Amino acid sequence: MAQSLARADRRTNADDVFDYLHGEIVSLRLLPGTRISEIEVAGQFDVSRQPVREAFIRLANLDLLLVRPQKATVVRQFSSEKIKRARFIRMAVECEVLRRACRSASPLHDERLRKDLEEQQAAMKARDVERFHALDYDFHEHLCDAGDCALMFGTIAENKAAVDRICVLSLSEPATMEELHEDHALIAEALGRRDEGELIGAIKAHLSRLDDVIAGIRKSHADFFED
Amino acid sequence: MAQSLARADRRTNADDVFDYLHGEIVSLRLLPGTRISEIEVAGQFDVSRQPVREAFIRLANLDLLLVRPQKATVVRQFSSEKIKRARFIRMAVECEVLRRACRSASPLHDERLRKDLEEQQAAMKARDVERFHALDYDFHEHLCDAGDCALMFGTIAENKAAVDRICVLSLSEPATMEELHEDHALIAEALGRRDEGELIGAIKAHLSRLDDVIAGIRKSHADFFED
DNA sequence: CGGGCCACGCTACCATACCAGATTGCGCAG
DNA sequence: CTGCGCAATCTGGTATGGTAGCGTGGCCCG
Repeated sequence: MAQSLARADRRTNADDVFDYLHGEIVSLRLLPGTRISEIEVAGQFDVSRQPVREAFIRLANLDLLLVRPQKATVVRQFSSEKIKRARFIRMAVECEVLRRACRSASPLHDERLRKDLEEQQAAMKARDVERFHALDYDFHEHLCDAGDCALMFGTIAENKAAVDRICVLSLSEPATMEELHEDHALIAEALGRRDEGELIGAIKAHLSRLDDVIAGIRKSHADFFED
Repeated sequence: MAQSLARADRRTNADDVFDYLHGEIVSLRLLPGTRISEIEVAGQFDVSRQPVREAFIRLANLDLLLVRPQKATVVRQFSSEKIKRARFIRMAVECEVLRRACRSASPLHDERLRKDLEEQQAAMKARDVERFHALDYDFHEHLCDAGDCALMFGTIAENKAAVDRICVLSLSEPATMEELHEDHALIAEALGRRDEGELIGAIKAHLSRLDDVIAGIRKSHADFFED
C-alpha cells in the first residue's frame, strides 16, 4: 500500500487521474455515494477511458471506489468496521512502540520530543492549525524513533490519516490544540520517567479523544456509512 | 484489502486471471523475479490483453507484481521491511487482544480453547499437517473471540498468512506441531488464570519461533528479497 | 579483436470501437 | 389513471491496433 502516488519509474496519464481523484476523495470534496463515470472523467482530462479505468481500479483496491459492473461507479461509503480496525491497529502498534521506547529511548530522544512540544506550543499560540497538524505527525514519528521502530511510523501514520480525514466532518471542533498538546506533554513526561504504566495510560487517553467525535459523525452523517 | 477474490457482483474475465495469478504467486508456484507478460497470459486464457492488464494492476496494488512501464512486469520480490511490519502488527494486535481477553473472557471461551487444543492433539497424532494448520487459525480466531475483538481476526490472519507463505521456503522444518501445540497450551493456560504477564510472555514466545526461520530464508534465498 | 552506435523487437501505455447487462422512461393497453 | 412492457440509453467489460520508451544484439568502425 505504498506506491500509490509517485510510482518509482515513469509518470502515466493514469497516475494523473489517480492522484487527482484520490485527492478529491480523501479530502471529501467528493462525498461518499457520489456517482462517477469513466467517460465523464475521461472528458475532463481529455484522455481515453482506458487510463481512467486503470485509476478506478486502483482506487477500488484502496476501498475508495466501488465499481459495479454494468451499473455504475460510486465513491465508497465509510465502514464503521474499517474505522474500528484502523483505530485498533494504531492503538495496539503505538502501545507496543512505547513499551519498547521505555527500554530503548535515549536522552537524545527525550530531547527531540521536548523540542517538538515547544514547536507545538508555538503553533498553538499562532493558531496555526495546519502547522500543528504536521507537528502532530512529527511527534508520533519521533515516538517511533524512541522505540527503535522507525519502520512502524508508516503504519501508524496510515491509520491515523484514515481516521483524521473522517473527523473533518465533525460538527464540533474535534479537539483543541491545547488538549492535544497537553496529551503529548503527558506522554513525553511519562516516557521521560520510563514509567510504562503511566505511558500506556496516557497514549490510550490520547487516542480515546476521538471516541465521541466519531460516534457523533456516525449519527450525524449516517448516510455516509455503509453499515 | 478485502474484495480481492469474489467481488460482490458479476464475475469478469479479469477476475479469473486475477484469481489464477494470485494463487500462483502466493503459493510460490510463480517465484519472485519471474518475468510475466500481458500477451503471454492473454494467450493462455484466450482473452484479450485488456483484462490481463486489469488483473496486473490489481496484483501490483497488492505488491505482488511490479509493473515497470515500457519495460516488463515481474513477480515482486519479498521485502524484509514488509515482513517485519506484518509481524510487528500481528504481534502488537494479538497482544492487545489477549490483554483484553484477560478481562473479558468467559468460561465458555476457555472451554472453546480447551476443545481446540484437543483437536490439535488429534491432528498432531494423525500427522495431519494440513488439518493442524487450519486448527491453528481457528485457535487464534477464538482468542480474538475471548478478547471480544472478533473483527480483528481478519487483521491477524492476513498478517499471519503473509508470513506463513514465506516460511514454506524454509529448508528446516519450521516448527513441529508438538511445539506449536505446546505454545498454544501455555497460552490457553495463562489466559485461564487471567495472568496477563504470563500470557503476553507466552504469545511473544510463540510468535518469536519464526525469528530464526525467517533469518535463515533471508540468507538462503537472498535473491528473492529486494532489500 | 574490442568498443560504441544503431536498429530491431520487446514491453506496457493509450485510443477507438464494439458488446452486454442494467436502468429508465415513455407509450400503450387495460 | 394506472400498470406493464419494450426500447433507447447509460454503465462498465472486452477486443484490437497503434505508439513510445527501453533493452539487446548485431554491425561497423577504430
